[in-house]
Amino acid sequence: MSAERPSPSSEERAKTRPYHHANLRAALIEAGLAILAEEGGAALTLRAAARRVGVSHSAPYRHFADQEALLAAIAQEGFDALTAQVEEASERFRASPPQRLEEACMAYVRFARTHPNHLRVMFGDEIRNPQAHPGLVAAGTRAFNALVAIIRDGQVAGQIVAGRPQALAASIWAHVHGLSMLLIGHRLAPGLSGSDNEDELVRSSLRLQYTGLEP
Amino acid sequence: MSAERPSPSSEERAKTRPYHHANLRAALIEAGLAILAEEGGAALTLRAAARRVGVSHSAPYRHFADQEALLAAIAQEGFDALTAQVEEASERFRASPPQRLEEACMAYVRFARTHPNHLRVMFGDEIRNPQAHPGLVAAGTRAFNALVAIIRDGQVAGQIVAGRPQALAASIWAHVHGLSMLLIGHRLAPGLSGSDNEDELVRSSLRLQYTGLEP
DNA sequence: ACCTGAACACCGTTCAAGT
DNA sequence: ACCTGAACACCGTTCAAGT
Repeated sequence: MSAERPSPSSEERAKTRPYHHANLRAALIEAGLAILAEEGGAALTLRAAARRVGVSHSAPYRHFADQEALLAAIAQEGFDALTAQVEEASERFRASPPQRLEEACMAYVRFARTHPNHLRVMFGDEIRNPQAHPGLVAAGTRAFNALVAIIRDGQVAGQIVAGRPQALAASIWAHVHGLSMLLIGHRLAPGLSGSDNEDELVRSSLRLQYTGLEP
Repeated sequence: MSAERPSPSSEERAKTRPYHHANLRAALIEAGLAILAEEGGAALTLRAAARRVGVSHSAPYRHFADQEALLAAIAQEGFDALTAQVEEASERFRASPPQRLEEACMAYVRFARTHPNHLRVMFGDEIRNPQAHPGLVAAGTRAFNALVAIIRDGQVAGQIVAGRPQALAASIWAHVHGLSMLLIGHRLAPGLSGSDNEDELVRSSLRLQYTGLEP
């Protein structure tokens, strides 16, 4: 075959072949994210994404094996965005490990509040077997590792208790994930709604994580 | 042509079941729970529940306004079962408040492991507005209050840190809920699967909650 | 190679009609 | 009062056919 032949740019293909979508795969993911934000998880169907992009309902099957594959791609995107936000917050508070951890957790909660439906796709059971999507697993691991790095640095600085960083990270992740999910489901502390109270509750919960329940 | 030979199952159903179902509402909830356990959340449809009970697909609408109403009833049932299990564990360890709290949390995790799909209905977004289902809210509050009671008793015994019991309970609930959800989604600590490791992880996470991350 | 359109088996929901 | 069956507008998925 001709290894020398350059592939046409996407603009070129769009002009010469309007029949073919420039990058249908990326467009479907984008459409899925928009549906998620505007209409919620129930509206995120393959057919709706195809409709939004302007292709037939069967076109997506050229790029995704099934609905789960689209959801996995969207979830992967979510983990990357989450990692970026957590790391950005983490970078801003390098001086104090406990505050750094707290702000990283706050970034997680902020992501949850900003993209509740996206978070639900990332952790819901619509993706039956996450292990079947290597890119998704990798993105999830990167997010987890961002937390592990913060723990490890804090331990080196002598400001976080000793122990396997992965185990501590799992515990912290569970806590902040639980806070996030209950928050977006309006189920954190029944009878204590209102975002001011909720903010306080999250902060105090994260601090309690540091000091412990022991008197 | 086939009028002479109806399918055996429908014929039997027509003869054994009265025209009016004894308690269709309860039967549909029961069927829903069975579907949830046997086939998962995606299979829990109004039509499938009706099929399982042996009524037409429109019969459920006499007892539930819509699919969400059935889900809410099933979720409510779940909160009641969860409360019972948490309280039962709590009763067994009255002597030591910290252990009592730990075992109550373990009961929560056990419920999650035993009924993962049920837990997801209880906290998922299929029930768009939980507040619209007073029985569900009440059942959720009872579960939460079981935790609050344990905290309060522990504080009275001087073995749990001071602070508003509701706020402490919210924090603990978030933690144990996060552990449960990540666990049933096989996402607690990527690369650390296997139920033995997971058990250890849960235990150490709950103990960490008591002692704190502070060195 | 990439996309379309018909087709199939499912849904939730509604409503006139039957018992 | 309670349930049925047809009907409608949706799905996911497949596949022969078009460009």
